[in-house]
Amino acid sequence: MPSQPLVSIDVVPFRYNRAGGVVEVVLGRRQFEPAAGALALPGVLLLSGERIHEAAARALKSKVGVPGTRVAATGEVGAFDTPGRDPRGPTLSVTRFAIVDEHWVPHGNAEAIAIAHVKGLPFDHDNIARLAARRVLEKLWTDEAIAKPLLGATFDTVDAAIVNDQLAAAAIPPGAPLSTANLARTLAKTEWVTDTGELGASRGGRRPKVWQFR
Amino acid sequence: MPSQPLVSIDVVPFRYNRAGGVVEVVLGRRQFEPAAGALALPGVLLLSGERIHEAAARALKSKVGVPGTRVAATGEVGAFDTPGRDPRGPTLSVTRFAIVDEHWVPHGNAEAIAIAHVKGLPFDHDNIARLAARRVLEKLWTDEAIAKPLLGATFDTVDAAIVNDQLAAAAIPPGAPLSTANLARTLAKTEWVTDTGELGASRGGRRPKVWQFR
DNA sequence: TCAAAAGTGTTCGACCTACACCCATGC
DNA sequence: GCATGGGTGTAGGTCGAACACTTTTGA
Repeated sequence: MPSQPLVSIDVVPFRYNRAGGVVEVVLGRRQFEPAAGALALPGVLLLSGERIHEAAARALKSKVGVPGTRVAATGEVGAFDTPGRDPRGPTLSVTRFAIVDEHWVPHGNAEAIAIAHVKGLPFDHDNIARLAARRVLEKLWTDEAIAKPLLGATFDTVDAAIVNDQLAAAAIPPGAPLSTANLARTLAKTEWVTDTGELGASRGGRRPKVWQFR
Repeated sequence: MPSQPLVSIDVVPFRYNRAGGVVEVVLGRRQFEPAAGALALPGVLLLSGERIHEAAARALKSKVGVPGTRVAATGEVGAFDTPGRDPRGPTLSVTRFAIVDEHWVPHGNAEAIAIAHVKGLPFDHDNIARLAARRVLEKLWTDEAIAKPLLGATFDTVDAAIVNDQLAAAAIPPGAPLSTANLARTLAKTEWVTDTGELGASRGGRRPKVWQFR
């Protein structure tokens, strides 16, 4: 049996902070070296016989205290093998993104950082987070399973613009922001989104439409 | 140190057989159990300190005899952890696609099988090959580094249609075939492809235009 | 000269973008 | 009422699919 590199499953947990109007990434303060005390993406070493999604759930629970009931869709980001990414030796990181329920609140070692402020993370987590933002953005308007848990059961037009534009700004390569002028039209044409007929809270002007899934 | 699953790097090597007019996948006849004697995708166990692309090159050389000089672009397909995918125990497969020079000819344990006939492979290699076809198709008309080695330095309009349509038919989910009526127009507008002014071999009718890269 | 294969002309409609203007809200 | 911010109307422009027709070839 040849010597193999360690395999870690890392997770990029996204969350929409509706009150703050920001898309956040949930980070955990590391307990041990390397990079003890620093904020980093939650990750664990993959166990023999464990599925990737199981390891991802374990990382979320043990590193940032997010229970499985608060995690909706996850998806693939990629495999990272940058040399020197971990000072402990050669490691392979298989990364997934996750959407965390907006009602979950950070506690303990966990902090939710606005995606625009995510930088200076240890290892190659900065790059991983930016690529993950791209993956989520790619699926946002094509996959109900991503959009629904991120935006919540109901959301107004401005929420949709915020989520799209902040992901686009963080993604690598950058995506395009949405013009709010046409966003209501786009949503009206989306199969799995319907207009509730209600209006959301005003942000200083006219109240935006409220939409719901299916 | 916890027990970790084995990590294999598998490669889906694509090749355009110009004479036969088919897109092929290069498979290797397995020497050892499990599935000894069966054709399978080339793959090796990842070594500690080895980069993914290095392991992919090693798989191509050792399993199907494709030297590094005959391999152009490679790209990411995904990570597969289906339980029971390998009877030896839990394994994680990190898969890449590769484009093999059309002038390389299979020998020894290697066989090139038309992509439409790829089925019944051991492990979950059928699915992996179909997803790889999708990844190549996604990049075919946007990434010169994929299109050039696959089609060769020069190619005629029909070659382009064959490559696109056979990848699309094999991909999962299926892609759309190109209408040859508009293909010459599309190629003429592609930045990195130019019309040589020459004509290719007739296939029973008018001779198609010949294109070259850059 | 005929059928088959490839290329060209042209049209149609979908869609995206942008701009202008209208509506609702808080102050 | 007035500044602010969201929604709607509408006009252009681009793009791609589709169809008919022409050109080139082998038989």
